[in-house]
Amino acid sequence: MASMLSKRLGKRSLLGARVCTPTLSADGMLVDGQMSIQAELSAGLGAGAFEGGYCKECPEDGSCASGISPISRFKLYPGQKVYITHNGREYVGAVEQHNHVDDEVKLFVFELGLHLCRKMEDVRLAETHKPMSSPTEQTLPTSPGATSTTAQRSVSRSIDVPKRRSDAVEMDEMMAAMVLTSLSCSPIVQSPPCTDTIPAPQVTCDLWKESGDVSDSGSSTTSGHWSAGSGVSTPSPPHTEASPKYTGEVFSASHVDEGFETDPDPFLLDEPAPRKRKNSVKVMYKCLWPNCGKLLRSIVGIKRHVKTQHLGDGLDSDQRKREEDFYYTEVQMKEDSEAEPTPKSPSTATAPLLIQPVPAKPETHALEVPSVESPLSSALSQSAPGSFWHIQADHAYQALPSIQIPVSPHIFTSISWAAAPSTIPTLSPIRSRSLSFGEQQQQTPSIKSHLIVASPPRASNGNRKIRGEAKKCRKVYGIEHRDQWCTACRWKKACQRFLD
DNA sequence: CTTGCCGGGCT
DNA sequence: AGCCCGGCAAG
Ligand SMILES: [Zn+2]
Repeated sequence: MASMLSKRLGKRSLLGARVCTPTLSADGMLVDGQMSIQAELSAGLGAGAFEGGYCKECPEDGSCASGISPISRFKLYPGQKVYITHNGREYVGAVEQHNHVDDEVKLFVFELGLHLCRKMEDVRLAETHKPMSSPTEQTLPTSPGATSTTAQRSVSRSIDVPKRRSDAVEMDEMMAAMVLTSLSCSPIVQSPPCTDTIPAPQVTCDLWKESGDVSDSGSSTTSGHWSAGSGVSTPSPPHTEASPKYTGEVFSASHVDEGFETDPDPFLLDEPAPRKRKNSVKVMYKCLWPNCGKLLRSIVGIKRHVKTQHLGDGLDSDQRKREEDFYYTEVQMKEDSEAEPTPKSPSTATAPLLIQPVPAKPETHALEVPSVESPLSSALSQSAPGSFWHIQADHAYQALPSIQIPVSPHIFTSISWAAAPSTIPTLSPIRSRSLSFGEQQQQTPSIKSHLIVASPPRASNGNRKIRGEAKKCRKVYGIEHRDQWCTACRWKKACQRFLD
């Protein structure tokens, strides 16, 4: 996720800028917004982009002057094209001089042949209105809802933008950037400027939001203000890490529903550090499945839990692969106090369901698999035949491996009956192979292992058995056909059916 | 990442 | 005893 985020961010920033430009250029306010965005972005992206207050990419010639330029929020250059509103009309003018002290700009308006002196705030780099129409009455092409206020907005906007520039100016930006990058981010730092830039209506917000999901990463508030700083800052928040996204939301959920695990909230924000939290707090992973709420110590564990217990595990699925991620969240716990996991009423009781974290996967268990794939696969199916003999074996207690093996292939070949509703797409082939395995060899490199078997292993005394080469029930039948496994396998004990 | 299975808990 | 599953080691 982290990578995603970062990527997103980067993209977002660029995109944002671009997107706005083309679509909204017609509309003044939007354009403006775009500009401000750019400003923000550039700041966020790093001081590197700026030098002495202006953008490297567009040094001081007129090229910047077009609407797109990241305007020199810092300063206007002589000859630069700007727009101003004069007597209710918008005019294009060329900058003659920019007085930083007073923040006034002297400019020459072509159409009027006049030299004017305006406050920075009254100067725009982009066109706000179509020249022809009157300033007061305009409809925004883009948003139907926003129509009426146009004029006002544009005004405010123009004011806003410059305002920020006027004061702090370059240092501000630099500082902000640095601060953000280096330290965590106090949104505060940035927010002020941002906020004022955005008196804008939702339209803007939406756009921004869209362009940069920024906000979504944390918690997107509708206000979005782009979260001003947040957007920019997010990346920096140093730690971050695994699954920021849901952790956040989920989290809230979790505490709500359980009530039992305490104070995580406070930590929550910065805490992603899953591993160790100094002190007594330890991180646990909690299953978010509706009536489960299980707590596990390891991420692997929780994943597996979700997979096997709830999702039915998907061997088959590439598609559903990542599902598990959606069903758990991490929580902090006081170490000592916790007896936690085991006893649990919670598991059953709880789950207010407030949050159904995931929409995603509806029916994992469902056997039906649309997938086509090999006809063979369909055939087998655990159901009847399989289970039947399995059972025997199990009860028999001692497995009769020899027999089984032959059987399975049988299944495949036989196909016929195949009433089997379910199928396992990808698996089946594998399965077949494995079953026949004694000598079935195809292309896989892994094959050799079988052959080699003789040689080595054992020896050890370690208590833990060395892992056998043979495929075990789990692998052979797949998790979704757990019922076909030998008892031992089902119990997660050493397989009896396929001995090594 | 997935598998295999020990250790241990629960019924 | 039967059942189940976390956690870990191995790949
Ligand atoms: Zn087995």
